[in-house]
Amino acid sequence: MTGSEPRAARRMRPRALRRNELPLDTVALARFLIGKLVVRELEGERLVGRIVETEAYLVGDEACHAFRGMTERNRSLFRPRGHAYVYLAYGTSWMLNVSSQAEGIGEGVLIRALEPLAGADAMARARGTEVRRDLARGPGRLAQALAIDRALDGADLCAKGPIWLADDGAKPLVVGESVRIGLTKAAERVLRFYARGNPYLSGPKRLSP
DNA sequence: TCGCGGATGAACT
DNA sequence: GTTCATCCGCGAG
Repeated sequence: MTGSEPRAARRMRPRALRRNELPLDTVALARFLIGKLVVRELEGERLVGRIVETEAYLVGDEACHAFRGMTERNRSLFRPRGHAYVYLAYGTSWMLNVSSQAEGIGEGVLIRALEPLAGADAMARARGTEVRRDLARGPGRLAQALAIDRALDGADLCAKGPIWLADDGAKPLVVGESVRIGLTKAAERVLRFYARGNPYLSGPKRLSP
């Protein structure tokens, strides 16, 4: 690789996000993460996806798993910001969240969808589908594509381990917002964020104008 | 494109 | 026993 590529088109090598650059506010973090990367190191292969959809879960928010305090399941949500909280939903789908506050405060950001950037073949194998748009469109599919399960619960996403968050220097995306998806409690709160116009979004189209 | 019903496992009442 | 931060397949519009 030489410097002949036009500057505007050149993409930085993914740089791990530092904990101290993550916004202290959970909603701000949910917006900040739109356009950033999830990097998954799996069996010597690097799977990368751009985050295009997130949701915030807050203190005092009935839909937040921490609403009734810390339990064995949700303890990772109370870790300092930048740690993974992974749990199984509906007995079938793993969910990847990023803890977002100081130690002891249970807030987080659910990563709902990725645009595949690297390792799409491995994602397709894990998902059992060749449909690129469906590889990581939705939190359960995303986890399946990246082989995310209980073993990654509590992982430090600001360290280059099996899974980490990164910035590739891409131009910031235009962020839209809507109510969150699939909730029965606090369903009216506008805490979902997405990359406007991106084809890899989950949920009904009316929520992503 | 949307909405519905079943599958599924763990936490919690 | 009930409740899910979901997915898939299917049928209707």
